[in-house]
Amino acid sequence: MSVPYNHHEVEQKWQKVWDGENAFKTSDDYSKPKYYALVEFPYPSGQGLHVGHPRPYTALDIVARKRRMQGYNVLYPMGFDAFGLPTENYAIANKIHPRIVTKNNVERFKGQLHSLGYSFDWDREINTTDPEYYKWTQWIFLKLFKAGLAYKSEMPINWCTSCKVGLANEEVVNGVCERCGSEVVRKVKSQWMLKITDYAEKLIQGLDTVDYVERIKVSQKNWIGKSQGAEVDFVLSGKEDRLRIYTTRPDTLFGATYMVLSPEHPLIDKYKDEIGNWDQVVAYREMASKKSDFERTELSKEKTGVAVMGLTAVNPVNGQEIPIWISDYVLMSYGTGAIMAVPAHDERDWEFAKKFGLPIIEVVAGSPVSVEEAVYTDVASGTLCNSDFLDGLSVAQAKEKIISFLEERGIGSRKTNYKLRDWVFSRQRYWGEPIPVVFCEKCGYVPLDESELPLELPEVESYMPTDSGDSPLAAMTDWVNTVCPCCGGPGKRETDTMPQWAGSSWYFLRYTDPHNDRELASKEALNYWMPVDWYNGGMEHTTLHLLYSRFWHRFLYDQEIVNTPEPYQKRTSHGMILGSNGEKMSKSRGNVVNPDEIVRDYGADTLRTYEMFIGAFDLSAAWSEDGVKGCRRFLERVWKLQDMITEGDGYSADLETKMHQTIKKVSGDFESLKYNTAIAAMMALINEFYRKNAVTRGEYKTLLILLNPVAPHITEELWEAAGFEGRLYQASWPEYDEDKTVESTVEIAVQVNGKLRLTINIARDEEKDAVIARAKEALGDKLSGNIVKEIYVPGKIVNIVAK
RNA sequence: GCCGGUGUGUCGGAAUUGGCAGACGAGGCAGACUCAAAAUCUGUUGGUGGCAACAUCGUAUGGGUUCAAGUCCCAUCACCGGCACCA
Repeated sequence: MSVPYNHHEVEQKWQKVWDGENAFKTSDDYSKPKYYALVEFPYPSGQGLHVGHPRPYTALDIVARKRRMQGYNVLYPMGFDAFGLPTENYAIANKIHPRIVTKNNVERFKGQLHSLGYSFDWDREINTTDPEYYKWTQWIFLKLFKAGLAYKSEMPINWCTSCKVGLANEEVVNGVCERCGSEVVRKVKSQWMLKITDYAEKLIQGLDTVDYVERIKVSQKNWIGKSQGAEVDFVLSGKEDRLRIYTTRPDTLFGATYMVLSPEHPLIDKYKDEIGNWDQVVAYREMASKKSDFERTELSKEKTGVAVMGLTAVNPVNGQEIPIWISDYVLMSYGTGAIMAVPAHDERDWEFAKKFGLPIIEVVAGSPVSVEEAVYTDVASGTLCNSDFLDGLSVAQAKEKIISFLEERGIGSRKTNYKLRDWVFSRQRYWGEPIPVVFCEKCGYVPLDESELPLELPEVESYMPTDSGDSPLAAMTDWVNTVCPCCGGPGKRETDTMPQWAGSSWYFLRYTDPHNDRELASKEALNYWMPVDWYNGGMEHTTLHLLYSRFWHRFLYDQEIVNTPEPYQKRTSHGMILGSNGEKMSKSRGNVVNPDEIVRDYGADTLRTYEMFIGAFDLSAAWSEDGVKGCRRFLERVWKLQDMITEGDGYSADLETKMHQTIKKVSGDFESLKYNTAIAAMMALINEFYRKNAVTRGEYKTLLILLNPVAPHITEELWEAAGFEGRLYQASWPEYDEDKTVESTVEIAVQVNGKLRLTINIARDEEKDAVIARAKEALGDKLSGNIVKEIYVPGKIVNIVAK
């Protein structure tokens, strides 16, 4: 009899062996085929590892281990995205330097990750707060700056009137400061911006070349938000100025019955003296400026606005004079900050028109509802009416015709717009990468020379932002005052730091050559390893992080620093692990599960197996302690198989098909995020061994290899105990024979009029006529009436239709 | 409000993408082992009717397409996630 399964001993033993043997060190042998598997590196929070972390890490650990067994040179690295707000706030509250806080948290995370037996190559660990790392983050910023993609702009920030600090959106709760509950207002500050909008088209087109889960592509595209339409100039009655608007529906121009400007629109200031109700306009503006974007959204139900008295516009196609309104549902940041309102065919315009009693003219007939109820009409359908020379045309035809009409007269043109906005790159914070720029009265903003990098964060007394809203660095006059790299005169360093997104926008490049002190990574390493073959991360990062890192990578490609336009060949997402009550795990809900306790009580292999078995990988799943026990029981049953081993390096005759089927199933499922059904297949296989109370050495060996990526410690131990050659992690992935995965006889269902009546066994390759004849015979008097149709789906089903 | 996702036994979830709904696991029930319990092993387990063979209903709801629908189409409801009223 075998000794009982002691997960503690087994796991400690093998983790030591793997460390000692450098088992998972990535080779620099560039002649081998490569595989680069990547998971999002964690933010080392003070709470330590969450049970949500092991889900994606285990999934790609499975892929990495399988690839190694298939002969690939595998890069499966790990690091820490350690700059950020929570660490800084913790440091402020506890008067500890954020560097120390980070160091402690990283150590804890590493210990926890190690206890789970991941095959990361720790020699390649990176940390975004390491000056040797952020040197290159700063270096990329300088490249962007020199390429004209970094610029300064006035942008509003959230400003707490009581704490006198700028706040992240996350710190503003219901319009008030999360910490002190005081009012938060928008305060304009000069901020560094990155021109991601220059890359909008490239970022859309790049999606056609990669293998991302469809909904991820959709969210990237929706975020960039390309739309095609036209810009049209409306003349202001009796004025020289023209009011330019953007519309995706130029075909509905005849239905424009009023205009709406964003409250901040500059034309309003220009005609200040002629506006009859200026006080009202100012009051409305003030109200709108207090609203955050989120509030504007929340208040979406009730439209607000003010008519601008004394200004009217002329519809260029029919000469009609129409009123001008201002409303905060029109944003200055999109299009031209002004719209023509077509209430008959736009839901928002319709609501607005109804509320303020503005005229509604239907210009696309065939809307399913009356004018009273009219809403936006589908672009592809409908015929124009009430539109003079457009009458009778389809929407698509009308669009073309009106654009030509406008272009001929010089009053409008075709225009493509993007929702995407430039990236606000400044933070008034301490714990981030310093922006390597000096301001000089004479030369303006001057980049540091590359040789000056890294520009390290100086030691400061206090991490609190200053009263003026500047970063804590602004108080460090010794550091701030420097010389201009351009003219040698007096200069001041930029005191804002970079956002947390910066370090994570290129980290996957650094893993390919993490200790290089001359380049961000060598050409050879980048050419060999990039692109990342498979990148998995959370759904919450499928817009911003994914887009930002694709933008930087595409820029570096244009700079000929990397050799592929897209960084990630394949991108998948995992679902969240919820508490046992089905709600998000959080301290306040009291439903947090600590992975350390699961490792202690059941073992890392059980935790890994459970997290893979819990449900469909891309959907969220609720934690269940009973489920953990079930997986532990499965591993116990695997352990006890060692007492049933019989001689024979091959597969026993009655299980040969099952073995080949299982190899095929597990191999395929590991590639397609179906870890739960792969494990189910292995459970079913061992149930067969139990039924017979026997397993041949050959069957046992195959099972251990298949299970190894999921539960690496226990399988390695059993491999050694059974006396198989070498280490299991060095074994070869088993092959299957397609011919042997199919049974020679199959059971098929026999239906009459689509209802199951019975099943029969047939030879797999039996002809249709023969199968149907046997089905009829078996049915006997269950079959009555005239046979109308006979259907045979090979190997599946017979359906006889009778009347 | 908009966008995306999900809805299947008592529970977590399967279903080769239109072909025997409920694999695998959990829980329940029964049996074996035990003085007993736990652990372990074996069997059983969607509802209704029937001693049974079997029949019948059943994948959020209501329609539809099809020889055949959890899967496709239309409408509706509920829940989860994201959001920048994007003209």
